[in-house]
Amino acid sequence: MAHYSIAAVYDRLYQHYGAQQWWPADSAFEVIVGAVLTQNTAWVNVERAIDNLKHAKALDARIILQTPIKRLAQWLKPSGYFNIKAKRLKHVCRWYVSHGAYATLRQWETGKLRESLLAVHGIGKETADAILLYAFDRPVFVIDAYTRRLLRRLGSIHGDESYNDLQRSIERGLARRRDKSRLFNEYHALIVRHAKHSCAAKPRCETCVLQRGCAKK
DNA sequence: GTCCAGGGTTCGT
DNA sequence: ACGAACCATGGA
Repeated sequence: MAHYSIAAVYDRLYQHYGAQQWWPADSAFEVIVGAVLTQNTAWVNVERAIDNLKHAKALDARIILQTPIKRLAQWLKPSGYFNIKAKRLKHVCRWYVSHGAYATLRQWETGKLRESLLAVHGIGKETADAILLYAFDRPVFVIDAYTRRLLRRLGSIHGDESYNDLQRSIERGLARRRDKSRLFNEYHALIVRHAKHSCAAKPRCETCVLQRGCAKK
């Protein structure tokens, strides 16, 4: 079977789908909120929850911290797991405010920022890396189930690597590219975009973007 | 009715 | 170190 390099897969995806313009948010803080709310949840439902926060003028770390957990959970209801996510949002906001918000955090070194995020209850590696990349513009590759599945089927990776190993492997595969933040930003967004692509024809949808003649978007 | 979505924690083995 | 149950809504 043919093996595609990590870089080649990106080129094909970009060629097929074009720039994805992620993350859909008006501010860095909104990215952070969205990153927590989208955990194992369809984005359309996250948008509803964020709209609730906006309509209540509560898309603000200090306001969320002052909001009773019960009311916060009601606003988050459309995004699912609302009781858990209400607590997680509070934890993230406490972290955000206590460290001086974006103005201070944006000056932190990436490794320190990542460790700090991972110490927040409710933020795992994927969410932390999504925040680093999409809220803080750091060159960190986000590993999710789609990434693993796609690159395994294309023979670009073995597939059973740990999160950190796979991340290093992919970042190494793109080491010669420049503008890493923009590249990783688009790559992850393209993988998510491609996961939604269903192609009835063979070969299967995970590989058809690499074939000529598939015009489906 | 079933499956799954832009995961993480907790608790068994 | 790895697996499974748990969290919960809404669209396909």
